[in-house]
Amino acid sequence: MLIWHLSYQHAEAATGARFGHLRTPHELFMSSIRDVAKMANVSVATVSRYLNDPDKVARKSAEAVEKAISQLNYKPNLLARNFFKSRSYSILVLVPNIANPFFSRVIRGIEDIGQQRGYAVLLGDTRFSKEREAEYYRRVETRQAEGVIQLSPNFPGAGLPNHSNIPLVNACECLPDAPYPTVNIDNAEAAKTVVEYLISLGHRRIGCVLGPYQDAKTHPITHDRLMGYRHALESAGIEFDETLLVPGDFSLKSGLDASAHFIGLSGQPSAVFCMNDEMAIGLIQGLKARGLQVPKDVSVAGFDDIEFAQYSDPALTTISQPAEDIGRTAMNVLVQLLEGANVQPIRHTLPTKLIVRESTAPPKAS
Amino acid sequence: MLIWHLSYQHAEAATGARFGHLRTPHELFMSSIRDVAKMANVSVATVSRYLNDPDKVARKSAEAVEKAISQLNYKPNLLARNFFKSRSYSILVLVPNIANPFFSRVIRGIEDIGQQRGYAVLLGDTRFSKEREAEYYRRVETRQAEGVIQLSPNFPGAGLPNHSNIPLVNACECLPDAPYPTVNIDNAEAAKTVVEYLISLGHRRIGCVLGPYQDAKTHPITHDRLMGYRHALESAGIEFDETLLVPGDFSLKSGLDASAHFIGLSGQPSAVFCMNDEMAIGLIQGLKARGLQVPKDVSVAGFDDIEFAQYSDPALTTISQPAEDIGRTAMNVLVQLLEGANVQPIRHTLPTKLIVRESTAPPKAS
DNA sequence: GACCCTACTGTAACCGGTTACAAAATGGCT
DNA sequence: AGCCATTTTGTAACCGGTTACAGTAGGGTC
Repeated sequence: MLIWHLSYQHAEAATGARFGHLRTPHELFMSSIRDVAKMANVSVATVSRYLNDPDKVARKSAEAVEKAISQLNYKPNLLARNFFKSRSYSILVLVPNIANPFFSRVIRGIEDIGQQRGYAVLLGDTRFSKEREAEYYRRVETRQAEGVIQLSPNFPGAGLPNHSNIPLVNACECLPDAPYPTVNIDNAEAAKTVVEYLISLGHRRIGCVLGPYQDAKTHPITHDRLMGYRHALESAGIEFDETLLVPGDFSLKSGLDASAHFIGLSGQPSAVFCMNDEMAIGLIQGLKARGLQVPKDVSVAGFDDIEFAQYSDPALTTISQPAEDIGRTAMNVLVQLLEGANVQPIRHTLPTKLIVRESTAPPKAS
Repeated sequence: MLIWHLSYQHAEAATGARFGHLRTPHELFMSSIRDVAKMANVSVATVSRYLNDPDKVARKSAEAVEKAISQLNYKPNLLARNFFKSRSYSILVLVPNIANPFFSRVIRGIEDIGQQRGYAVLLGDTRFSKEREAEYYRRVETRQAEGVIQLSPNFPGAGLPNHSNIPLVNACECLPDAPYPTVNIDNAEAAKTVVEYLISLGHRRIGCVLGPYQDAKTHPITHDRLMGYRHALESAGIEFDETLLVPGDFSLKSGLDASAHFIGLSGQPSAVFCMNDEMAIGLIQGLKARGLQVPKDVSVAGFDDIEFAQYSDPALTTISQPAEDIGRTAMNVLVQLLEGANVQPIRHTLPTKLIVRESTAPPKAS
């Protein structure tokens, strides 16, 4: 390890032996602000000032410092800076499932703004586990992260003391009465729009594949989209029929499984609204496997407009969500919070759009 | 802010006024190890020892410390600890595109081990940009991250001084002569397996949709899979025909676009190997839109076995990669590196598996 | 009681930045 | 040159943990 040796000798020349500080083989000597000060013949304060606001030091000092920095290949130790400032410049994203392409897009937006504004993004894949979530929250208490973006509605860090003082933004799936800012779409409205579209095509018996659901508190998305579905039926004077509801869990498989339910039904629906695209794609496969044609026999609509939606066969009619924008907005709000702005628990509602493709058509005359 | 007030008064009682330390509205007072020591009537060293190894302090002290910690709701400040130890316990994942579901799965594996071994995972979405990548590398130089897992083959931090001293593991797409550990599959072997399977079905004219490609250095995946394709043809005595190669970029759209090329060809292939599943799914859509049936008219095979592969129509024959395992292995290797093990630049090669589904069949008799 | 050994504890320095404060240098003006 | 305002600089304390080192307490043995 030649380079290591060179660096170490350099260190010795600059500040005397520091061998005790070298712990692991990869830990190179890194010059400190004091080394730079010594080499540039100025004080540490001047170097620090140069780093933070070069205009505050005289031209001559600045040049000397610059030269020393490049000669020593000095990089400020952010662990030290952050420690003194008592800030980590990191935020934590809690996501129930990172492998979900919709969440990936949201995270992409978060990361984009993070990079722009100088915050690192720590990833927390909670896998729907409360324990894992609590572990991650500890990162905030121990100052490793300054705030949290939660992509699920769980009341954050419930049970932890002081949890309500953690800077937090809730995105994607938000409680209606959350005491912190939320970034969201109007799920009820969007669901109503799709179902109204199906009704406008002439459908009267419209099935629905739900997301996971217990109550409005734990699964607001399913709740809200169901409300939208019901309101659309109501406005059109169509009676709500509980047998047309199938439970799901947002997975491809649960969509596939739902096909069995609908086919076994005496009054088969002529259209089905699925609460996300994965389930819609799964459902279409299931229906086709059972000999039904989409949209000739059954129309299917989804929700999210993931990239695969336009490559399914037939291409999926769905609601498009501005995933990256949700992420970017959430991150901007969180940064405002962290930088002291007195952000009220505002609810940001981003627009959605109905995307009509080939999976929906008027019902066949019967 | 009632809670804030209470905390603050508490603080005052314990250590005297510290108002100057409170900077931003959300920054609560946090008690320090000295507060705990004072309340428990022991020294800071004892508290520190209790925290790091409770067995090192006497029962009686331990109890007093425990009590003080819970009364003060003390949480150790990891910024301070990490600063002193000169370790951030964070690693950086550089991913070209977080929205890619395959990478998401790898990251999931990384994150899993990170959580287990006490490392935070910082996300770096490079979007194929060298500049962004360099910015992220600076995080390591400034000690915000201790090491890097690179999911692309770019020579890491090329151009940075000392880059070769950054603890690094390369996963997914790795240079064959990388001077650091890699975690990978045998791309050539796997591609050969699929193409051999197509040949075994009776196909002789087999097309191929490539990934991005300039040379072996910049795009080893495309290079290796292409080698596998060629070797399979060679072993079967089939002549290599360059017109059967179509450039792609791993996106659904580029697969769709490839269909035009094959259909315009005078000698149409009876089977096509696509270098990933997205392109295969795109290609199938394109072929179907042009009136060809899969696999009756053309067989299509993919690579990766993403979740959507089994829900495409027809379900996709493909190579399954252990994505989570790649992530887990990479992270384990990196942690070994960080904890001082003298890890050689070992190449870990994980197994793949041919998954036969409905998108491939013998060619029609002609 | 003297001695020793072990278990436990406390003091204070240290990590590498930032910054309050005071002092020194500079420059403009009479 | 003398004065003052302004710019620039240096010293040293500070952040909250960890830990080397020295010292004390406790218990057993003769």
